[in-house]
Amino acid sequence: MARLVAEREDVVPLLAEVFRRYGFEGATLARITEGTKLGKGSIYHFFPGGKDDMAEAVLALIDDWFAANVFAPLRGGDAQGAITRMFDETRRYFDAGNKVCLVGMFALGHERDRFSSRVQGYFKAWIDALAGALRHCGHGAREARQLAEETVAGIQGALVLARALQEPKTFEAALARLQARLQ
Amino acid sequence: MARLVAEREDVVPLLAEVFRRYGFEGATLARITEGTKLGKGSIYHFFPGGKDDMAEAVLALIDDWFAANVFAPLRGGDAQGAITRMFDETRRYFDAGNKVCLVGMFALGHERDRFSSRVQGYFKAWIDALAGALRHCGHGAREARQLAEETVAGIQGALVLARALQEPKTFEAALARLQARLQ
DNA sequence: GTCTATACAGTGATAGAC
DNA sequence: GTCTATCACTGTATAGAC
Repeated sequence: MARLVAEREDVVPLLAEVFRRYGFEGATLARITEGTKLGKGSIYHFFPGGKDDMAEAVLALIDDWFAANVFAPLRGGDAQGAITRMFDETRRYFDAGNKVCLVGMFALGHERDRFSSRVQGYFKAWIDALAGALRHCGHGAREARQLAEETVAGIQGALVLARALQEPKTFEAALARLQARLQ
Repeated sequence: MARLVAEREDVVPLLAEVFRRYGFEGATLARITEGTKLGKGSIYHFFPGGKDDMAEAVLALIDDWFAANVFAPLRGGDAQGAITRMFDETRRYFDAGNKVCLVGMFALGHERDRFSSRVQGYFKAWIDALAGALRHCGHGAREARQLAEETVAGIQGALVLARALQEPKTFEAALARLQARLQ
């Protein structure tokens, strides 16, 4: 019989949801046990290192997801298609402006220092991959990098703005404009 | 003789620094007393409502500062000059990418719900003021609003990116490109 | 592997001396 | 108006029964 939550990897997406909703400091064990439906004992069985351990696992999962679904296609042959796909996946991932970027959140707070290599790596990888695709589209190296930075920053800013204004449509509109500028 | 810290208003900027550095949940009373050099008793004398009270005061101060130094000029006669000034003040306020936007931080976290009118008001006011100035520069109403949203979002995104990459220059470069697009 | 019980530090907040 | 002392509570983390 299938267990409801058997493996550590089954817990990580639930943890991601809790961290994204409340932030690192706001993700108390009470909220974590509520969000995962696991007792403290079970949680600490899976993550002996406590909250740091949990956050690391969540960041690793996010890294893997973006690497597979966004960065890898950008490095492939069809640059234009990959850029289209990047925007589609981005829209989907952030639930059309309803969900927030955990890495962006961590970047703003002092969590950045604790998880600096993850946070830095996430944005570096995104910008590098996108800049590469833009060069394949005929942009010069310098221009490609600038456009990539602008786009990634624009996505993060759009998330902040959409959430602040409580208007997810703001995110959609911003994404559409960013995409139009690249294509 | 001038007292070191005499008035509530003298404490607010110190509090702002603590909140900006650690976030709302991360701003523990230990850090607050350290950052303000005041005992708990004194803090609670000035802010009987506790941390909520303190955060409200900080947000109000930020609102006032932007209203006076950024929004008001944008609503004045010289639209082009006001936009230049907006970028200058923005650069200065965020210490050329070394400091983070507290309101943006709050927007991403669940603090948004607790301080929703402040958070929403800050971004609405900024976008409205900038869009107004852009209309004075000859842009159509629709285009002016879109440009204003893009710019404000771009600033927020640039702050996230600069902090994530630990490269303040990223912020400066992004601001320069945003400014060039408007002028 | 999951639960209960619990340790023990740190939390926001209050009271009272000065 | 500022301090010290202390409150009740929640925080993370651990131990041990099952």
